[in-house]
Amino acid sequence: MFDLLIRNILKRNIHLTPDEIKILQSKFTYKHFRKHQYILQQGELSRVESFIVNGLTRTYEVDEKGQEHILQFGMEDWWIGDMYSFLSGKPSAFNIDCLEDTEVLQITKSNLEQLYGEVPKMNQYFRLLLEKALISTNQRIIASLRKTAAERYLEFLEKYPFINQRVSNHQIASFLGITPQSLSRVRKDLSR
Amino acid sequence: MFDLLIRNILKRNIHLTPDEIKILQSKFTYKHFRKHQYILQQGELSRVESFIVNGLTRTYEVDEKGQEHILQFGMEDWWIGDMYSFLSGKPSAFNIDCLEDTEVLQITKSNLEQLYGEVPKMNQYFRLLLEKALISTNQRIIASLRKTAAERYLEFLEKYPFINQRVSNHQIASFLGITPQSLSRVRKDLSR
DNA sequence: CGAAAATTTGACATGACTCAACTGGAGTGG
DNA sequence: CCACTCCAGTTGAGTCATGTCAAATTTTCG
Repeated sequence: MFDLLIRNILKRNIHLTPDEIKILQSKFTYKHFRKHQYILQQGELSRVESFIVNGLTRTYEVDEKGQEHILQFGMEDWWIGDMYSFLSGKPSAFNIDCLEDTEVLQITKSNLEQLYGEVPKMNQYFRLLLEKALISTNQRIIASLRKTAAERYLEFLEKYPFINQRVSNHQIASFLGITPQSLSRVRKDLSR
Repeated sequence: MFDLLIRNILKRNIHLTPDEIKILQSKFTYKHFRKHQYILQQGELSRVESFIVNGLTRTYEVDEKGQEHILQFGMEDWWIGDMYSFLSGKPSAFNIDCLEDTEVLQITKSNLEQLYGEVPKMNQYFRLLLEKALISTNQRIIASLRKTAAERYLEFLEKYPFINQRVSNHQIASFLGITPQSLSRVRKDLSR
């Protein structure tokens, strides 16, 4: 069950001893969510960060008009959570729900802090994860500044071909920041 | 000269011994840039990350149509750089130039790696920095998905009042992803 | 002061949105 | 196995926010 996580750590050239792996394992809780279940709901405190072992999730916000805006999808081998709420202890603005049955390994803030204390290398691991995440969010910001809906859609297809096959166009539109109708028209234009 | 950086580290509850501070200092190079000088140019390799001691910078991209899109401003007590290029060793898509005379402390990739090796706490420091940066970029993505130009402008004013006073509206428009004309109209509407 | 840059304004174009209707599966129950 | 509903996706018509291009005005600064 921890295989995927341990391999994910190893991929970043962080080598854990058997003892460290034992410590690591002791800090996480395994959970299984069914399709449509919520991992986090708007207004709650996000007490855990989750590593997806398999499945598919979406992290989204609902605005005053009831519109959903997807911040990110999450799939196996990815981390998800609302870091703002997790770190600040303030209520989350996001919902995270499961688009498929999803298994996760979750760690609480205090367990994570213990883990940092007992296995300092994990600071490095999360630093590397965060670097990658920050690069990708920065690219998304640049894309939102300069690209049309059609360009952003093509970029999405290129970047997340696997996700495209697993979610509805409705969801993709919400991720791209356009309406499903607009996405439909974009797709029609592109298909020519 | 290192005061600000050391205080920045301390602010995150990372306590360095005098020896560690010495090591830290040995890894950085001080540089002074004049207004309008470039710290990084599109196509170059970004070999350093820079901590701004004082001054003001902008990190921006120029698209095919010659439009500039500002990814971020940087001011004293902030880090700037193109992490993608820095980490991957690939050419940068960004320019970083100085909107005011700017003093920075720069660290190369190999020095940073040495620093991580000699002062492992620095992993934690950069992890904390990255967490904060990621939260803020995520908020910006959500804002770009759901907010109008006027709302994004107000949010900008609230979040960066100090920067607003130091840069032209032209720059702010480019940061918000709108034209200077639109910003001018937004400001006119808001002033009523 | 005078040139260059920044900002504002006007007229018009356009990309994306809204609202509403229609289409075509997928699933359900009789 | 058919009729029915439900939902995602598509299409159409009109609207709105923002963009484009050009010109006028104001500010900045040598």
